[in-house]
Amino acid sequence: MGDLLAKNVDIDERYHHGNLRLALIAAAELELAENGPERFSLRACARRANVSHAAPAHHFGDAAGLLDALSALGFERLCKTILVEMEAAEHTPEVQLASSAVGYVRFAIENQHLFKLMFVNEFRPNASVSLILNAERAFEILVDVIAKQTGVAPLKTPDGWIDIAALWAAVHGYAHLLI
Amino acid sequence: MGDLLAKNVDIDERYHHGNLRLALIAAAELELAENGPERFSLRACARRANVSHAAPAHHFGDAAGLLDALSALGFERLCKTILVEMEAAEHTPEVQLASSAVGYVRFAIENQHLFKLMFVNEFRPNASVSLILNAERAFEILVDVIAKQTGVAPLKTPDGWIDIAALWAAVHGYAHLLI
DNA sequence: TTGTATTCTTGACACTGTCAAGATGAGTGT
DNA sequence: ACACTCATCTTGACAGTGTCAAGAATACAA
Repeated sequence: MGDLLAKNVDIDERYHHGNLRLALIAAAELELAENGPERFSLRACARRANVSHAAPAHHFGDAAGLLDALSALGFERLCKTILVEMEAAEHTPEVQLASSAVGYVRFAIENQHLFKLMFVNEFRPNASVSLILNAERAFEILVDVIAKQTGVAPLKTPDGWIDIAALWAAVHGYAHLLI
Repeated sequence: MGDLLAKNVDIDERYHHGNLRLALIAAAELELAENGPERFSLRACARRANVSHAAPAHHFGDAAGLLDALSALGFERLCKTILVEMEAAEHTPEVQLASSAVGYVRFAIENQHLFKLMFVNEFRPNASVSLILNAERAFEILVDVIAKQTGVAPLKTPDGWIDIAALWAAVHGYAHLLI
């Protein structure tokens, strides 16, 4: 099940929680994994964190804010998963490219609900800055790996853009159809 | 905006609506297009069809049932869009394959919310029979078009499966990243 | 210690999906 | 024409939801 955020957060009962923000994101991930996105509920996350039903509002504004923050963490984990996969593999351009794709798909499988959520939230009008930044970091990893394979900076040439689109589309579509 | 279902349905005020089922699906599509999936509400669909809040239950069971039916209609329209695109193009195997992909992507763009909904609902435990059938019909179109390109029945050979997966993944991923 | 901000709770509101009960009309057989 | 049955739709109720305003509890700086 990978590294659920919940493992690193202790939920206690002080009035001032200390790190309620993290605790709520962790609770949100568990809720999402257990109940799916349809039955996701802010109040249930609050209950899970032993906190009143209106507490999340102060940290995240509304429900979309919490899911936005969770998505941002998801992209962070996606980057980590890809990099770990690449590190473990042979350091030739071809193998590095392939293993980045493997990492991408592996993340999608191990975090199905989160994966879907991320790409629902990414291109939203009110996406947060940290969400966009983390998503761009993931994108850069892909660009780098292609650059080392083809030997040119892919964003500089029209063909490079096509390469990226084709590859990302293939990997993303594959992951999406798998789950 | 393509052919919204709502155009073909007249909403009047008899007690027995006549074709409330269709009217509700049409209303659901409009609601989805206007408010997005987050704010989708059964009761709002009922209001739009000038019908009491509990009327949908009798036709669709619950909210998922209505969205399931809408998804089924979505796949029907997807097939139609692809076939129209293919018909308008040159009838050589290559061009037919390409134009089926164009139709696929065009549908995704013109029916963004519906497109997403369809692939959320397709592989669900309780998907309806008609939904599955319509989705399979769309799949068959793809298989046919590949068969005519490669000259072999793609489902019979392992390489054929890989061709299909690669192509669908590419087209689907491309469409998904576009919207 | 006192005062101010931050963090969280309480209570309320309108809204949602779903259920049970009943009203309404369509269709069928006589 | 009538009565009967069944599918269709309404009404009313319930628990649960997101969100807001007001206030309580705590932390922190002066």
